[in-house]
Amino acid sequence: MTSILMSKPRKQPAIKAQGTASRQQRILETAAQLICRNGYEKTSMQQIADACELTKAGLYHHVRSKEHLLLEIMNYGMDIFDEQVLSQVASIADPVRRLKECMKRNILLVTRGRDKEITIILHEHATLTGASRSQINARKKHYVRFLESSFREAIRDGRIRRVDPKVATFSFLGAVNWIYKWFQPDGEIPGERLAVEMPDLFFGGLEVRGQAAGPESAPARRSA
Amino acid sequence: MTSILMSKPRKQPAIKAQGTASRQQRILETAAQLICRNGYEKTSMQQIADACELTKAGLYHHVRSKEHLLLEIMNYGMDIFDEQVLSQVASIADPVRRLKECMKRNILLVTRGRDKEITIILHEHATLTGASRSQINARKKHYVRFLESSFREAIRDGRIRRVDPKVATFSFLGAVNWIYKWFQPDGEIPGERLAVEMPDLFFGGLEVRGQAAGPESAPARRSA
Amino acid sequence: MTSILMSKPRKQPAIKAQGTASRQQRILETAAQLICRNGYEKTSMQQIADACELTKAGLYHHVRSKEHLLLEIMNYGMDIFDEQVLSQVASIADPVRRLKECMKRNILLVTRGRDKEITIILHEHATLTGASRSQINARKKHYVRFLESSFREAIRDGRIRRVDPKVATFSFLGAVNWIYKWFQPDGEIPGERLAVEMPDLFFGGLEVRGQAAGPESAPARRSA
Amino acid sequence: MTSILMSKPRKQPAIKAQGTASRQQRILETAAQLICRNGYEKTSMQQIADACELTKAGLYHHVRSKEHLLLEIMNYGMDIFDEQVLSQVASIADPVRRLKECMKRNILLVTRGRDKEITIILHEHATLTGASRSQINARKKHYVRFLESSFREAIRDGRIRRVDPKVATFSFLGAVNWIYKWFQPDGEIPGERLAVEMPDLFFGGLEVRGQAAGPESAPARRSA
DNA sequence: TATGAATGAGGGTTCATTCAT
DNA sequence: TATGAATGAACCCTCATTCAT
Repeated sequence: MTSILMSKPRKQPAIKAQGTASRQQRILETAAQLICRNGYEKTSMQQIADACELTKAGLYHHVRSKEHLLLEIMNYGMDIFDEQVLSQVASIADPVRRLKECMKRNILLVTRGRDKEITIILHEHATLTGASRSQINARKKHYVRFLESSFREAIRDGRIRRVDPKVATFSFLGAVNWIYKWFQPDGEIPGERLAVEMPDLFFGGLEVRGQAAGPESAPARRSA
Repeated sequence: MTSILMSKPRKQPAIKAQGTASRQQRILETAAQLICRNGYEKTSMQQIADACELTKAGLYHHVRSKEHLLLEIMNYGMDIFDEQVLSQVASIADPVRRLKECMKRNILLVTRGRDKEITIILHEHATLTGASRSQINARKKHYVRFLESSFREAIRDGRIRRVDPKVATFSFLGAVNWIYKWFQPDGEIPGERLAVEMPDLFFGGLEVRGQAAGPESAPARRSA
Repeated sequence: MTSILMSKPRKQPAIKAQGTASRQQRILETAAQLICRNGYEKTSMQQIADACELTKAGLYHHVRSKEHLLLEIMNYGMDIFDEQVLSQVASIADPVRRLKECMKRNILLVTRGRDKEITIILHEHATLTGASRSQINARKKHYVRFLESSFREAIRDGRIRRVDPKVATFSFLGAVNWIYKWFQPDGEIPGERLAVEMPDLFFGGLEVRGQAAGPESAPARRSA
Repeated sequence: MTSILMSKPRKQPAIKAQGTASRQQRILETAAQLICRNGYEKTSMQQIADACELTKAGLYHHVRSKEHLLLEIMNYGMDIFDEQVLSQVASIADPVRRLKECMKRNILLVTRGRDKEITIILHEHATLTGASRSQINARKKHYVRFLESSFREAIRDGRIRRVDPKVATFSFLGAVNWIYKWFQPDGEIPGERLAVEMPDLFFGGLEVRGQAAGPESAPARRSA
């Protein structure tokens, strides 16, 4: 099961300390910041260059093209994700605990608000084209398959109801990935609380146990 | 409770029959199609004009500006949403049935794939600025409050567990609104099935009832 | 034989009167002037726009792209050439007279110095790429085939020595097309004299000895 | 008469053996290859540096500037030309034999296809500016004067008709120098054949009728 | 209503060249 | 010699928008 994971362990596993970060990395992070705030199309290479304290031509010394910069940002974000989420939970034997922990870490990553690359991956899902897009999609699909097979495993073990693993996976992803659209760091709900309550809600369900629900909740009874 | 709803019933409540549609409406829908496919920034007024079989200058007789066009598209989408989802379920007395039916209709609206305006509202959530943005945000917030108060009602009635209504609302919205990013009309999961299984999964929960889950499922036991 | 010619008679057959010329035409000619003087690569769209008393964006209202502008210039030049050279001599029955007249007209066209498009066709022979290049090459090849078949005809009729028609064609073309590289309007040799002496020189040696040629071969007799 | 020639015998008279070539020479030849293929303006210093397996900055240790590099290439090409054409025929006493041999060698040089510098001299005739241009033009003019005085000599001796020596010179040059625009190494006409037939064609008609020419004018007799 | 023409601003990108190391 | 980094200038091109007709 672990063999599914981490197909592409990448160069420098996401150490973002300002001091030790390479020039490349600092450019990536600066660009990510801007693109995250304004969107890819609305962020100009001029703005990125300015933020990096470089001229436009100087920026091009480090970056092949704007699109390739986005690709690098996304790959960088994927590295961070793989390191902080996937590789941390892959070895958990119990599939339910694995999924819950995965959701929790995913939420924390998104709500912590550093690592804008993650947000960019989520929002600019249709911005890349061609080979770059395929590359990122492959890495995303990797995560989807990890979740799906974990759900399948949990079902097989009788740990969760017999739901469609795909529907479960995309519900999971939707709840988690949508967060960047509404979450506010200083808002009512702190990220840490969300990281506890959302998995609880998602896996525990909403309806009260034992009690007969309306006729539309028939499927739930199946597993009773 | 219904009083919350439909604060702004708008001009022509979303009848999209080709023949009867006004010029305005046809432009809106054509533009929505393009913007949905290529994104707001990557869609030029030229492309929109071409698709409408107008010259660029001709288009400007019907549209105040590109940004205002987006605003109109979003308001139009909101009208459709209000009409096909909110107003259809607002009168359901049972809050759980109301929420389930709401989710179902929302999913059907997104997966049916007509009404690209809906997708645009979801994706371009940060494209508008200033007053236009506020206006749309108000209508979105309207939906959020509707869900939240329904969840609260359900909890008060003891119909669902005592979860945070906000967390429930955003989990609901995430699962549903994320669909446009992965759903394929000809894919494995038809929209109709998704509209049944996702609410079941969301409200019924995943974990098997009655059975002692691992220590990490403590919250679930709370409500047992 | 005439059927070989003028495969593509084009829209407005090269009337260049300043007053009646369309906007398109004036832009073409202005651009041709600049490109002829400075070369295609060294001429910027800005310069062309300035010379047309337009902004760069205004210029792009009339022109698809810089490369397409070059294509149009070349096609325009080809139109002029077809009209002023090919179509004027195609009907001459005697192949030698036909070729001599053709060379004469070609020389006059090049030395007259108006119609910079001709020079551009000659110099920028490898600037266009892809389909545009093929298109122009086809029109050039048309001329080559016309010459070659005329030479072949002259040989068959015993009017000139049995030389390789291809070598004759390219010698002809070289002598004539090279002119733009050295000719100076105010130089020692006026264009009109060149248009007389070069054909004489070129054909004087090709015609069969001793035998009375037509009246157009008068210069050859001088040395008999 | 030989005194006209070879005013500037240059450093290493064009030995291009890969092994013995100096660094300078190899850079010149590599750059020439690229410029010949893509044109001066379309060839970047980056491309040249890459082809030389140097960095851009490294290249600048060997080359003063891009324009000066072109100047060096052209001078190098002129050296080759002087060595392989001019200096080989300058001592031929008979002016007609001298000119024919000159044309033959010139054609062979162009068609052999090595020595791209020659092609560059021909094509980029207007690329250099200022002093560099004057320098190359002087060397070109040297060749022109050599041809012109040879023609004059031939006329004075009664070896050819009384044509304008300038017109003869430029016809000669046109026929020969145009070759690079159409010649294909694997085409219908091999370079060796061209080197025989073109002089025959060109001179065959210039020589005085009836009178016995030298043995090299054999082809002309064929048609007598 | 409609349009051809025009534009200011800015887009991403490339270039020959320099210089501290 | 060599190089990585940097730059000013210029490149072609696109955009949303306006306006006389």
